[in-house]
Amino acid sequence: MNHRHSPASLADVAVHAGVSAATASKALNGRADVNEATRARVEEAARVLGYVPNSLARGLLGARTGTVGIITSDLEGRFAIPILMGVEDALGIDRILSFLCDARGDELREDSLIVSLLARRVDGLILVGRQNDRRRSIGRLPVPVVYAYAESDDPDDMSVTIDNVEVGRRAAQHLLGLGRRRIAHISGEAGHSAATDRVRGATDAIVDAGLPDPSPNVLFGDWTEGWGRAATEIVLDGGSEIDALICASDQIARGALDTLHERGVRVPQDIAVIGVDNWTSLAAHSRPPLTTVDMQLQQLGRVAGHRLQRATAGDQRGGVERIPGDVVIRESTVPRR
Amino acid sequence: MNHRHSPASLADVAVHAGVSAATASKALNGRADVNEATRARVEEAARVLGYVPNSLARGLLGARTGTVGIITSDLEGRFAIPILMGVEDALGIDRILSFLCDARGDELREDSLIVSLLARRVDGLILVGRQNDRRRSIGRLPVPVVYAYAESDDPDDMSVTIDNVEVGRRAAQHLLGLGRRRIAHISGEAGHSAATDRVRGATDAIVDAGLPDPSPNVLFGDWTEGWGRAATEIVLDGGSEIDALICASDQIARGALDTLHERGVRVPQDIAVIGVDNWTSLAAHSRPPLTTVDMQLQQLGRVAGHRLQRATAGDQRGGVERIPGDVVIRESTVPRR
DNA sequence: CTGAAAGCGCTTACAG
DNA sequence: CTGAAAGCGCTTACAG
Repeated sequence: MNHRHSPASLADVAVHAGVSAATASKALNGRADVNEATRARVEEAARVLGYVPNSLARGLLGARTGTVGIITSDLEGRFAIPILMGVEDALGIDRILSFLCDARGDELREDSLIVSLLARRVDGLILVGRQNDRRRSIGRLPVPVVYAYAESDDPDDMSVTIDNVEVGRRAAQHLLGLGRRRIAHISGEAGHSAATDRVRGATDAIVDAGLPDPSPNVLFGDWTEGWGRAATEIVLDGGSEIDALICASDQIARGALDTLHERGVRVPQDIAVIGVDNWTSLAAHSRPPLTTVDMQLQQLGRVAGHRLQRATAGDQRGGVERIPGDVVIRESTVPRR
Repeated sequence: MNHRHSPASLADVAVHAGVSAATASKALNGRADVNEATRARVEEAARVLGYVPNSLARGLLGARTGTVGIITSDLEGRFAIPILMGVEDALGIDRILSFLCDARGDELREDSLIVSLLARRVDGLILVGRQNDRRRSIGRLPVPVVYAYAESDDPDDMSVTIDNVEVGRRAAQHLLGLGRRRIAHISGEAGHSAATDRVRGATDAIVDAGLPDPSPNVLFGDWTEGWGRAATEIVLDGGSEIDALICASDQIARGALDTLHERGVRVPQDIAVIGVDNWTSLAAHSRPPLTTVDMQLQQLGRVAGHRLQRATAGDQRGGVERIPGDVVIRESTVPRR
């Protein structure tokens, strides 16, 4: 087959099968009112000609186009791909295709991508944030919009994000359940809600367990391994005996593990360590392998996809939905038996 | 604006401007033979009505649809996103949109994705491999296909991949240029061409420099930190004094750094270490920060995009194009001054 | 059960 | 410089 050869159309199939285009259309779309022999002939013709229906034409007719647009600014793809997969799961990988666009952190570029996507008549839009913090609403659009990962600053918009309070709470509850009582918390950037919310959840859980307010042992810094190492030094030198460490990211946790190892502190016997992200390449191969709170991004994507579906079906209710996160247990908190 | 409200069409714009659809079309598309006053009126009408041309209709007319399909199986998105960005760079972020689909390692799913993409009349297809190894050709399609990262097993197809021999060579040359002479090599899985090619390139460079064949100090294993640690033990215990270590991935290199640190070996003074991938979260925050060969995936994406363009313009020549990789220097080979 | 006709939103020769 | 007409590939009432 030559690249330049234009593909078979419905009309070609109809001619080949000796029927009208209308009948060919009905036959191929499984409509009831078609003679079975006719249908068989049409299907055979379609097969022979390698017919692939032109979904642009179908889309023009006004129904769905079977496409969604996903705009991200996630230069590493850590968030975008799992979310994309969740959206595919929700919407059906064989009936929907996703345009993935990278706005590269530029609002103007985001705006122009939205126009391009609208020109392609996507059935809906998913805007993936870079951080958990609120982002600007892009306002009313002719198709439904779901904000994922970062919620919109307009409460009437539909948002699906991580429940970072719950992430922090679950991390703490996991440690408390193991009998740990003196828990320090190495957090990320103080300006990020992901950091402050996780601290809040963890602190609540600890206080709820009847333990003293852990706030003196909460440190904010950034999200890197370097900070994890530095903060661990501070904690160890601080004098308060601790038996567990919550790290607000796997990278921080990696740094913490390094310093603990160097100082001869046994993990988890002396100090248990839990991270957040379940970034497999970091968490699964550390020494010991890292217990961590998985953010369930694919699940987040599924929920976002479902919201889009419901909105398309008419349910335009806004509001924020939050995914709780899930503790993945490895040996940094529970020693191998 | 209500979600259900159907967007303005060209006809609406034409009516609003008091011209025919044909004239409106020409005015909006910047055609020369339109009175400037008329054009201004049409543009104003388009602005007022918030007109966004329906690119499905345009696509139906037979020209480009301004879309490409990218199929990956890269569950983490490490490869797909940089390659996607490169494709956008090459094709123009404001004129092309990419469908990103995850085949999840399933050939049947890949086939059905291709059909879906063809139904959307994409202008071209990019198939991103999971490993560098050759992959099956999907054969002739009505649109050009470029194989990225993993080359096609059909030499007539267009492939763009990493030049892993060159990656290995550059890693070795970097170390040789620093005066290192006894270089061990911790590679990945022996069955992966990425592993064997990098070994070949490094070995060639070392032999070309007049040094003895380093093959006794080449170890194959897997791509993990655990292997990096284990292999480093083996190398250190092997008795041959080495002054540099090539690691076939940043993960391996991280493991190597750990073990060297534990053994009290100074990096880079005693042993310089270089990795491959430039996976920033791993490489930039290790101790010391890791020198590594960047695979230039975005550049690979750009080249893939350009191949697609040329193919669309009629240049259907097949063949494999290889991206060399680029050494990113950090402190694991060059101490901070 | 089948088909002629209209129409989705656009662009492109072709007249005027 | 402007517009009527045809057509891209499909689906959907509507007749027959």
